[in-house]
Amino acid sequence: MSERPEDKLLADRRAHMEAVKAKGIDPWGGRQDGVQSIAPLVAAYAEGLEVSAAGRMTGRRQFGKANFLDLRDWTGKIQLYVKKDIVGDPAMELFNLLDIGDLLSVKGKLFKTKTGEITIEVKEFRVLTKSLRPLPEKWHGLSNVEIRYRQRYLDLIANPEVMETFRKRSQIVAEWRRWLTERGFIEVETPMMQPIPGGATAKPFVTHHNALDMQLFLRIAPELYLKRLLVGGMEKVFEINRNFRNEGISPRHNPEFTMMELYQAYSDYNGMMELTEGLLSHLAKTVTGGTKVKFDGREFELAAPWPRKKYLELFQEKAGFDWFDAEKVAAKARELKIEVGKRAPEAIASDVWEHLVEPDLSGPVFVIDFPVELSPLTKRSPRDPRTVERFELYIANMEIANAYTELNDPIEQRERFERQLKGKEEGMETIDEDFLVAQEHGMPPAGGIGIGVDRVVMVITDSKSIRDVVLFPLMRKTD
RNA sequence: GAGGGCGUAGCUCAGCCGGUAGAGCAACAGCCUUUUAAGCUGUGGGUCGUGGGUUCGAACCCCACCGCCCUCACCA
Repeated sequence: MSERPEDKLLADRRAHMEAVKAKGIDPWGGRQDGVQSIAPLVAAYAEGLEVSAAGRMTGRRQFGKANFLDLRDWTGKIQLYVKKDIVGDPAMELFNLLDIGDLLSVKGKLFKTKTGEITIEVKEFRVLTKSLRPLPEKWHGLSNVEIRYRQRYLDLIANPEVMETFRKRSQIVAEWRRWLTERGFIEVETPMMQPIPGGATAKPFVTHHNALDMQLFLRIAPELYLKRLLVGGMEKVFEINRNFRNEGISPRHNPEFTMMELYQAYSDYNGMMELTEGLLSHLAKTVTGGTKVKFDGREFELAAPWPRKKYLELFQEKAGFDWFDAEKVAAKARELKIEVGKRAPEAIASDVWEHLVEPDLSGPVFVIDFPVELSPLTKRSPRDPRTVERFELYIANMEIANAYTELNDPIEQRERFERQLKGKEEGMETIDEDFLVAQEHGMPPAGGIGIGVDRVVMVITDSKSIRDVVLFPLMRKTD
């Protein structure tokens, strides 16, 4: 990244650019009509077919009077054959000013070389953009992860599978929207900047609005706003958008990440399970052609239905005692070197659960019926009042989704908020009164779900790090 | 936030027990009209992440800092 004009590699390229200019040619081109995409062009091969293509020159094999180039666009690669006899002397002079990395357009006819490679015999070409910096090397490519993330454009040029992953991401999200819209859901956008951050328990980013002199938080979840829409009569509603959490970074966590939240009036968490199975297996099929996905060397079958396992039973099986048995839980926590201190018993028990149970949740599996203490926005289960109608979906040991039968009783909702507030530092959390007022107007019984879009993309594209499915993951600033 | 690993040419990497910097590709000059990691001959290219220290001498040993990766913690 260092700017060193004396660098010979850069100086040579600048000299080539100046020489192009001196010929009266704009080194940064302009509109070029009639350009065909390379992959279909190769697929439709016919001897002598007149074609036109444009792309980046990624390789060159020179023979003085006959030259072979590799031209790449985002669909594929084709070889160019540039012969002095055909293009003529002036064009050949210009050709010799080209550098690897330049963008050009060409016209010519297709033929096969004696080794059978489909090639364009170039009749004329045009410089579309001179490149002033060298590209990563052709054979080993670019593997330095820091450069890959900081200069993603180089990653996209050098590593075709990276381009492929982000094309798939686009395909997944587009199909996701289509699938829901087809089923009567409407997509909305709710505030990213919120006066009271709610809907999850995470540390928010803080910001400030000057004109209103108001403290604002980047949202940690859209939940409370989407539920207001449920009150307003939007019976099937979803949002795909960014959430921001001011917490640690890991292969599964980026401070800004994409979440889909969805609410369906008159449904419940069972409805959400069916919807999730249908949606995710459909997305896998769309992108990979089947419902089996490979991730990190393992294979996962996403065809419905997926097993349902009760949270408390999973714990009992693994631990050999009850989740609510605070003493045994605390003892086990110490054994597992989990912090006990003065923390709430349910927080400790939840940590112990994660240590004992989570490693076995290769999935896909719905973990259902969570203890009420862990779920302030969820309706209590009529079968077991210690638990709520909530599930988390695990695939490849990753938490992919979190869903509930939504609590729509405003009186109990207020109590849950107040109970949650105790034990938090003063001033850190405020009750969202507006939301409670909305709920007092009558929120329909509903099922709701949040699905981590980045993680779904990870699973479907076999990407081990969230940084491989986020184009520009957060990095420390350099210098 | 804690622990571990890494940082050498544009890129990918060597560099042993401390003796003063190497390769391939890329670049430049030359030869070459069907190559495909083209080939052959020749040339240039380094703040060894940054700053200190130890030493006659440091890419190498020590300390601090910067950045990246992994594990853990917080979380989705």
